[in-house]
Formats: sequence, structure tokens, C-alpha cells
Amino acid sequence: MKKPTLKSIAKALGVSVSTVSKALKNSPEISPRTRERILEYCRLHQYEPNRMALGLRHRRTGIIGVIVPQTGHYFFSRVITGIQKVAEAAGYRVLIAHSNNESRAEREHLQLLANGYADGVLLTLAKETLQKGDFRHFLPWIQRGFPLVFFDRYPEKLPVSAVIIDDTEAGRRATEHLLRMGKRRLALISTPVYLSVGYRRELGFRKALNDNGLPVDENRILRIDERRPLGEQIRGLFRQTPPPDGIFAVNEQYAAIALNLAHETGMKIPAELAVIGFSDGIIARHTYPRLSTVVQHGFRMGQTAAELLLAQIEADELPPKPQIKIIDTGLVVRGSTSAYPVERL
Amino acid sequence: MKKPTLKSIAKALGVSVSTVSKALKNSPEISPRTRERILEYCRLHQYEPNRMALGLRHRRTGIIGVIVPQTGHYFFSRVITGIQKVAEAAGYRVLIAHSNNESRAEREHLQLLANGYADGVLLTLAKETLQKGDFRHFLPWIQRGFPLVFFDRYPEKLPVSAVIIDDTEAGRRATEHLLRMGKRRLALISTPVYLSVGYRRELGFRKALNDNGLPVDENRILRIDERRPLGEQIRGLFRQTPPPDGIFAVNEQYAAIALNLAHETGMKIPAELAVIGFSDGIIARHTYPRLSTVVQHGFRMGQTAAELLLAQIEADELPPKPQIKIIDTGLVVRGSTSAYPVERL
DNA sequence: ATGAAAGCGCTAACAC
DNA sequence: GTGTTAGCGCTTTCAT
Repeated sequence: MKKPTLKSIAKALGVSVSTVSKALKNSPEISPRTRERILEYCRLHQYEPNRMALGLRHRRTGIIGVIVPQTGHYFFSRVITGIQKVAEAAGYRVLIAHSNNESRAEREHLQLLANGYADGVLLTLAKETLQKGDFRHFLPWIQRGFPLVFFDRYPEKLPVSAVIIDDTEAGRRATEHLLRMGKRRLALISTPVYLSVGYRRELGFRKALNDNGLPVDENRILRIDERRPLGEQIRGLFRQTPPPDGIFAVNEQYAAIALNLAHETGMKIPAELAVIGFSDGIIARHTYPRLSTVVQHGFRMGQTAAELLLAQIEADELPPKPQIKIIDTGLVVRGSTSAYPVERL
Repeated sequence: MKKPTLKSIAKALGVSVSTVSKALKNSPEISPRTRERILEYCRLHQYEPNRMALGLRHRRTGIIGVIVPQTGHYFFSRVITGIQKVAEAAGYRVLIAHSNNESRAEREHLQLLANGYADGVLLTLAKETLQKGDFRHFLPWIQRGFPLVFFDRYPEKLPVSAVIIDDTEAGRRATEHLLRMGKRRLALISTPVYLSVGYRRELGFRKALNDNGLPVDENRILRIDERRPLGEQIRGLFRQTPPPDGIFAVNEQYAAIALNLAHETGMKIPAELAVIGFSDGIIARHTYPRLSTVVQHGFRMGQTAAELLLAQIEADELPPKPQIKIIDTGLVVRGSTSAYPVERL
């Protein structure tokens, strides 16, 4: 692997390194003849500057780093697309790292990106980090004012910028929708409580019931243990008598599983059972009937987060003042809750 | 943003830069007292070396770059997971860039990663690149022997290493499965022909029919135009008389849409219509009934590709000899084609 | 019009 | 045991 460098080019052409450098930047200092000779050579050998050297020199890489738990999640992929849109318009490129929901990987990738690889980092917390509640690896960066913006899951106690949705309100509205469709025996399929977004959606569920003077039946609140088969856990809801007539699931996967189990037991959707999910993704559009869901506007979340980050990068005031931005949520009503679905309500 | 550097530490402690460097590496040359003083200071100020400087110095970054069209695709996310597994076991980190299926982004990200950011790059071709057939941006890297391995979609005319599946054979087997389920009026939902993987799956479809002495009804071959609504295009198949009794779709999305359209027209699945998809992903597991699909083993593809790349990186022979590895495919038989589904056939 | 030199942050061979 | 130096690839100021 012998890539041409300024040095190798200079040597080959019998000029100095700085002459080559200037020629490549079309500096008027260089005579047309020399410049042409150099450009010609560079074209021939496909010279491209080493990005590490550029980064070292300029203390600027033009890269934005993103850390997500994993790819393959529709919501995060929308966020990333939003980030890319804004970043690219501003002349930045985006590099993505996966935390696999592990704190160690999260920390190491942040170290990598923040120690020179990127000008700023956008990230959402790994589940493990959230569970352990140990956010120390972020402190040095926050203190130094390194450009850092969280989205979706973030350390609430720390003075950081974040772009989030109002999960409680969204959960309340989803539940309210089921109530408005005339459902009364509502069940909730949620995550373990340490996942704060799931927990807040649950709070919204409770609030909606309270607001409507309805009791919360704790037997109809299911907290999924992700290490065990999901279907078996959800099936429990259908064994109750009477079974629920409305289900709010805090993500689209749980909702889809519930929907399909309902088919198996022969329940009519949405007449006998209405199901609403969260996070309008790829699954929701491919079930039968299609799933009503809360829409998280991942694309806008990404855009907003990127804008916040770019402002931090370019302002360079230290420390950047923490800002929390809340992105609206919406509701898509499809066949799983309504016989007369409207795409956006 | 004032991050500590060896220089700033050395100055603060009144020692030289190399003393600090050595102390941090626990060099026996440094006296315990000095070492402790330095380590203490570094701990306090959370010193971490600049990765750009390290990269420049060592000409090795410990990073593997991956370029994929986009995230959010289950198959690619499995490939990436496989890559990470192998990479991390070998002490490498993985950084991902999106081409958005555009040649320009593909080229620029490759430039970035190959010019210092990574020790090697794994990638799958952007649709645009495949469509235009212009692979010139890969040539310099191939010539220089920069470690580069393709997976899934790759430039077949170029002397490169790639990990792929036998799409023709997989398509043949999927079709064969429909035939074995007693279906005879088979339809195919495919992609535009420039997507070679889709085209090869089509060849397999034709081969299976030929092998069984059955004619190919060109009216039942649908090539999707992704710019138009998918549902409308697929609905056409159901307007034929008689309608197909078996559908092979070259991806899971098309298969799911076909399945749900069949529900709408009241067809019984799989008795009146069997549907099989390709690429066993998140959608296939959440339809009703669940989709039979060809399994692509993305995880293994990622592992294999990473192994090939690591070998190139570490061998460092120039040029690396091109290798094509073929990953087996499988078939998962679920409810969409069989009343007695077996998970793995 | 061209080149030398310093420096970005780090390492390692070589003094002392 | 500690420091000096050269150099990774590049830019930029300051000579010449």
C-alpha cells in the first residue's frame, strides 16, 4: 500500500513539499507551469490528502459521529437520516458507531469519536447505561464543552442538550384514542421500568385512565422480560376472562405480536380488540390489519439534534448551554384500532 | 475545549513529553515516583490520547470501516453485527457510513475511510453505482492493494474479494418449495433488472419452472418500480383470472404486501395462495401468518467478510488475491406457505 | 516563484 | 531515569 503523499510527490518532481501543497490549492504563488506539472502528476496517481494529517493540522475533521444501540431499528434509522440531511447540507459527513446497548462499547466509541475522529457527537443512551445509571464516562466531555447532543434516551440529571419526545403525553394520547374507540378493558404491554421512555409511556397510560375516571387494572399491565420469548408472555393477556378489548404496546413489535396472537384466538380486529403501538416503523405497515401507532418523527428528531450540535460546534462557546428540545408526536390511525382508518388524526 | 495533551501535561508537571509518554505505557525506564505523579495527573484530568495522532504515527487505526446503502435494513444490520463480532474479537472497532445508495456518497465515504480513517473497508454497492455500472472510484484502492472486501452486491468485473450468496440457486429453491406445496400458477415479484441480485433470483425462478417442465407466464412476472406506490403495482397480480396460487417475492417487503392484499381479497393463506419472500427479516416474523422466506445468513456473511478483510489487513501482501466466498442460504417454512410449518427445512 | 521550518499530538530510537 | 530528536502527512508563515 503505497499511497502518494506530498513528500513522495515532491521528491518525484524535484520540488519542495510546500510547493506541491500550494499548487494543489491553486495558490497564485506557484507558476502555471509548475502547477500544471504537479496537478498532472496528482491526477495520474490519484493523490488524495491523508485525513488524519488534515484533522491533526486543522483540529477539525468535518465529521459528525453518531452512536446508536444498533442499526436495524426503524426509528433510529430515521433519526440518522435526519442527521445526515442537516449534516451534509452544512458540509459534514456522518460516521456511525454501535453501542450494542453496552456501556463499554458506548464509552469506547465516544472516546474514539471525541478524541479526534469527529467534531461533535450525537448519541442515544445504551440500555445498559440507563439500567446502571452510571453516566460518568460523559462527564469529561461535558466539562470540556465537547459538542455533544443526546436524542431520545438521555441522562436526565446531567447538564446536557437533548432532543426528545414527550413520552408521557404520547402514551396518554394513545390510550385516549383506545378509550375514544369505546374500549374499556385496556391492557398495557411495556418494558422493564429502568427504560425510562417505556416507563413514561406507562405513566401516560395511567393518566389517561385516571383522567377518565377509570381504574387501572394492574393485572393488565405486562412488563416484558426481553430475555424470555415474547409471545408466551403476551399470550397471558389473552387468557384472562374477560380478555382485554384494547391494547397499548409501547413499541411496534409488541403490538404486532399481540395482534397476531389475537388472530390466532380468532378475535375480530378492531371490533373485539383494538391494538395501538408506538413508533411508526416498518412492522406497523406490514401487519394485517396495519397497526395504528404513535408517530415519533424520527427524521425531525435527527434534524433538530444535528442543528443543535452544529450550533455547538460552530459557536464554540464554553460550556454550551444545555437545551432540551421536545419534538411533537402524532397518531396514525390504521385498521388495528378503527374500521374507518384515517392516516393522520 | 482544552483537552490535555502530552505536551500540556509535561509542562504542568515540569517533565518532558517523552517521560509522560513512557510513564503512561508503564515503561520500566520511569521511576515509580514520577510515574505515579504523572498517572495521578492523567487520571485527574482524564487524559486520553488523540486518535488522529496515534493513527498518523502508527499508520494503523484499529478501525474497520463499513459502507452500506442505509441502516434500517434488517439484512444489512445482521451483516454489520457479524462484522462487529469478528472485528471486536480481533481488537478492531467498526465505523459505519451510509451511501444512501448514491455513488457520490459511496465514493466520498470510501475516500474518507481509506485515507487514514480505517485500516480496511467492507462495503456493498450503492444501487446507483450498480445501475450506472461505473466502478472507477474503486480502482485506485484495488491497485494499491488497500484492504477492501465487498459483500452481497459487488462489481463482478473487478478483481476484488467478495462474500455473496448464490441468488440464482436460492431463487430456484424458493420456487421449488412453492411447486412442492402443489402450487402451479406461480407469480414473481422482482426488482428492476439492474439490481443483479434481484435479477439472479428471477433466473432461479425461471430455472425451477423449466426444470419441472412448466412454462413461465410473463404476465405473472412483476418488476417493481420503487418510485411508485408498491401496493398498486402488486394488486395487479390479483386482478388476473385465474389469480396466482403461489407468489415468490424477491424481498420480504414485497411478500408482506402481497400477503396483506390477499387478505383483503379474502383469499385463504396458504390454501388458496402461498407466499414466500427473501431475506428473513423483521417483517417476515410479524405478518399473519408469518412469512416463509429464504434465509440469507447475514450474520455469517458479515463474519466471513470481516475475516477476509482482517486477513488482508494483517497479511499485507500486495495485491491481495481476490476471493469470492459463497454463503449458504436456507429456507424457513412458516404459515404463509404451509399449514404445517417447520421452522427450518 | 520556491523553499525552509515550525507545529498539530504522539512514539521510539537514541542520547546523556 | 529523563530528555532530545526525528518523523508520521499536512498547512502556513516567513525567508530567499
